[in-house]
Amino acid sequence: MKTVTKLDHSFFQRDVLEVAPDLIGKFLVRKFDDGKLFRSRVIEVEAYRGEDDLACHASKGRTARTEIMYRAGGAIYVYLIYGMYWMLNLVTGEENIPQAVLVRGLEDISGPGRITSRLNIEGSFNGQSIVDSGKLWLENNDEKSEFVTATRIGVDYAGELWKNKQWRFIMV
DNA sequence: GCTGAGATTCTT
DNA sequence: AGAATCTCAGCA
Repeated sequence: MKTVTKLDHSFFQRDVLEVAPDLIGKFLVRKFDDGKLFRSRVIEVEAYRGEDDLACHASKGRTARTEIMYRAGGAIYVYLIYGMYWMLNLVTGEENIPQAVLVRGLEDISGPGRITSRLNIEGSFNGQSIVDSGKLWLENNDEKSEFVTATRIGVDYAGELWKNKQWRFIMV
């Protein structure tokens, strides 16, 4: 029989390079204010890892914006890009080590900006918990998922070393 | 108070 | 392949 469990803190409090590929195939669940549920599998994510990673916002150090990434895994990091698109990220790893996973694609929705648009996710989600919020969480299942890796998108400014990291994970 | 860069998206 | 679009973070 198939068991479905909610991913808890222990899942997220690991290095982002472990968490990111592990997220592939997991179900992202959104409970809207009217009680309706939206559930779709995660098919694409990207890892952003530490102050050294020039593609990571935390490469600018600890600021009001990046503070959230220094929290222990399980926090939700949402920010606005291009003045119009909200990006959904999940903080991973131990406290004081800035990391996050960008949720880039779901089975039913391609593109990070479209996901948040469809799921009605905006700035108020920043800092909430992906474990406890009751509005957004992840579910495990017994299925195994395979993935391939690729370079991250939109980070050409990060320099040869970091822009070439194979830190994008895509379900096959 | 400014300034400008930006984990995108949609159109041509 | 290129423009649209505009907020807010980071400084001063």
